[in-house]
Amino acid sequence: MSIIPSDSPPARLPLAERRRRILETAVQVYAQHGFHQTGMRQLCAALGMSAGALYRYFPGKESIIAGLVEMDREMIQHNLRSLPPDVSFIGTMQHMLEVTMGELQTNEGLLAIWSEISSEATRNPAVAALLSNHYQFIENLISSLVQAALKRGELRDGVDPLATARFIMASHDGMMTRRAIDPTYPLQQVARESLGLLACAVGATPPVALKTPARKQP
Amino acid sequence: MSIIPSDSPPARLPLAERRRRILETAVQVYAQHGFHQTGMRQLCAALGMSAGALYRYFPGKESIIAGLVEMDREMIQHNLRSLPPDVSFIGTMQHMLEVTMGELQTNEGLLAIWSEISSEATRNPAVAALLSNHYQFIENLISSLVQAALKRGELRDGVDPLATARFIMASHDGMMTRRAIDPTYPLQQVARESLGLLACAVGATPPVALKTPARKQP
DNA sequence: CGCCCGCGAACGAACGTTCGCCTTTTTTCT
DNA sequence: AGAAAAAAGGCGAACGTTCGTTCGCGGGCG
Repeated sequence: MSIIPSDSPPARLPLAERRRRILETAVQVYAQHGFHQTGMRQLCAALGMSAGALYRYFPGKESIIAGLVEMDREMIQHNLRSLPPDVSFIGTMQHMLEVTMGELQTNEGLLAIWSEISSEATRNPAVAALLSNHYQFIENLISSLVQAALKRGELRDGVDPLATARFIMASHDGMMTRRAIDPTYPLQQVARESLGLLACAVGATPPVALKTPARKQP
Repeated sequence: MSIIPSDSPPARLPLAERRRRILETAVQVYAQHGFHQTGMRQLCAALGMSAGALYRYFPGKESIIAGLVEMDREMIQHNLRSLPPDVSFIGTMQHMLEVTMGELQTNEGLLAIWSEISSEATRNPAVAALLSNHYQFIENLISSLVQAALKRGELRDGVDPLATARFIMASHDGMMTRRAIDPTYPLQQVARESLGLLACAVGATPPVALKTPARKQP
């Protein structure tokens, strides 16, 4: 049984895995009550872990916050990189929206955490720096997508790639924030309609039927 | 002197005025470090007031938060109501943006406070209810503006008033949040460009020159 | 005098963090 | 291979602070 290399994983989960599990639990706990209203004891209880054990993985509460930002960033950037490259610009945006919303349904806490991170970034320079890089990355990505679509003649001439990217990001973040506040906000519907408006704004053909999007199908 | 009602203000500021001063100071203090990281002692120090005195005006910290939400809401709704009614839809939106940005320059803390309030609303039902009403009000207002513009034939047929209102609000909130995080975010420029894109989305004529908005004038 | 108003020390609770001790796993040495 | 040593992982009481809040008291004004 010793000569088989494939079936000898470490009995314990590797350190990185346990860190990840802590962060995932932290999302759930912090999303319910917020960073600063949630004590380490509550997080420990949710983890089934003692305070001393937790401090072996994170040197302090601040670093847990930073870890959360990093995790969200990695997840979103991973989603962005896995875009199908052969579809139209609006189709790509639609795909992005669908992936994001699928993940939101899986993990309800992500919305609230994102709002929490945003307000943390307004006063914590370390978090702000992480977020700025993140936004820069998305801005560049969407911007280049617009440029490519322009070269394909898919969009109206004169459309500014950077301005469009910023506009899309602002709309996206605004919808998500609003939904985080109000669970009855029809995010799916608003996203669909906004995509239609965006298509008109850049002079593209709407993704599917735009008029009367989901009222009735004659 | 008793029969003259107009010129007999109390020597001390009325209670409401002192409450207002407390809230305005709270905006400055909380914007720097956040609600939950700022103790009552800090707020008292900024006010030049003792804890006991402060508790005569607000029964607790939670009610200060609620007061802040209410104050912001009143301010924004006041701005919205004072719109000039005789200009185009896009012109009205431009006016709204300018008023908002003017106030942001006057009071730097408002941006951070808004972000703070948003994340507070995701878990504090009282705050969430206040904010929901607020959003509902704005949604209705913009929605009716779109309807009026549609009747004037100013916008493309088929534009959905509610969807447009939500789209505008999401973009607006997204821009503000982003600016709160990153002080180098060119809010003025993004707002101008977004307005242009919005105009295209609803089929209106852009507010001023849209193409190459501020690069060069041939 | 009665009455607001303001003060600031004091309260119990909860905070983030530390530390000494125990158990479990891994390594090292006969 | 098996015992001993070392390392790592986990625990939870305890620390010093700071939290939101209370309360008894004193001073100025009607």
